[in-house]
Amino acid sequence: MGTPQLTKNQSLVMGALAHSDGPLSAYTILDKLRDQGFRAPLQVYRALDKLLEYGLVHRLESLNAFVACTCPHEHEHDHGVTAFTICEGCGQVTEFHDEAIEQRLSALVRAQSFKTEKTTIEIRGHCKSCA
Amino acid sequence: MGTPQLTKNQSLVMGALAHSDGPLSAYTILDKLRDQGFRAPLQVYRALDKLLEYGLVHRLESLNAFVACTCPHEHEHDHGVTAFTICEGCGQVTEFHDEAIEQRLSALVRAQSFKTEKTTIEIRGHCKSCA
DNA sequence: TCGCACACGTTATAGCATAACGCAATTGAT
DNA sequence: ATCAATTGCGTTATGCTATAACGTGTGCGA
Ligand SMILES: [Zn+2]
Ligand SMILES: [Zn+2]
Ligand SMILES: [Zn+2]
Ligand SMILES: [Zn+2]
Repeated sequence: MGTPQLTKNQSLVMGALAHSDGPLSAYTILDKLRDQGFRAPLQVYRALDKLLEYGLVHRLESLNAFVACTCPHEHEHDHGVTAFTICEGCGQVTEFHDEAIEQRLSALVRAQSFKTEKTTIEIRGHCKSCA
Repeated sequence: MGTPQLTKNQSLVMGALAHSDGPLSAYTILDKLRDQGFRAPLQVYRALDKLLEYGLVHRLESLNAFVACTCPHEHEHDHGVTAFTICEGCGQVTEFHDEAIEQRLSALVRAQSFKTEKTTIEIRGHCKSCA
């Protein structure tokens, strides 16, 4: 189960995110795609649902917004826990992964007998340029 | 600068959260407090802002909801990074803190020359009872 | 050919959060 | 005491985020 061929709407939404320098809200994506025929939020949300499922896009919970995944490797397998730094100044988002954090979190939730389905790690602050 | 005396509205909102077994949305709090004279969302949001500032309440970004802090120690000092497990089955939320994760995250963002202001860690899944 | 899965389009609605106005009480100089 | 600044409060209106519910069309295997 790799990534299937994207539909037209999915490609358009993916393109909007990929060409943006920062995260986009669903409604911002909608506005960017009006010229391509988008008329309603559901067209965006349905595409986003699939892109999230395929691992091509991440949702930033603390922003109610979405970013294209910047993982270098192919998306054939789940890429573990994803973390983000989010600059309040310039809006820059940096995705990163860390095995140590993943394992430590895993141990902590195992101690609670908790079964993880999705992990959110988001760090708000200021990047080097915006300090 | 400890925690100031709470105002009436702040006390009511704090009480609603403290007596709930799970997280509450702002609008759910509003409904619970209608009999106490609450009429509009802003009454809730303004109280929540202060309670968040005092560290008595946490916001769950992935749920757009709020929980009372369950830290044992007094809230005279910032209690570092807070993490949560959130059960999709029963809604139970468990707050925890871990020095190792805090330090590892700190090292990772320092490597980016990023200055952290707020860290969100939320783990969605199923608790022992709901597995 | 039938049935099913899936993407799509549209309208309406639900849920979350803040802007902007004005008033009242408190505090802390002067 | 008086003035100014701060803080909390109440209200109305608005904006942003997300989903429900309905129907259409297309492709594909039984
Ligand atoms: Zn990624
Ligand atoms: Zn920046
Ligand atoms: Zn806490
Ligand atoms: Zn549970």
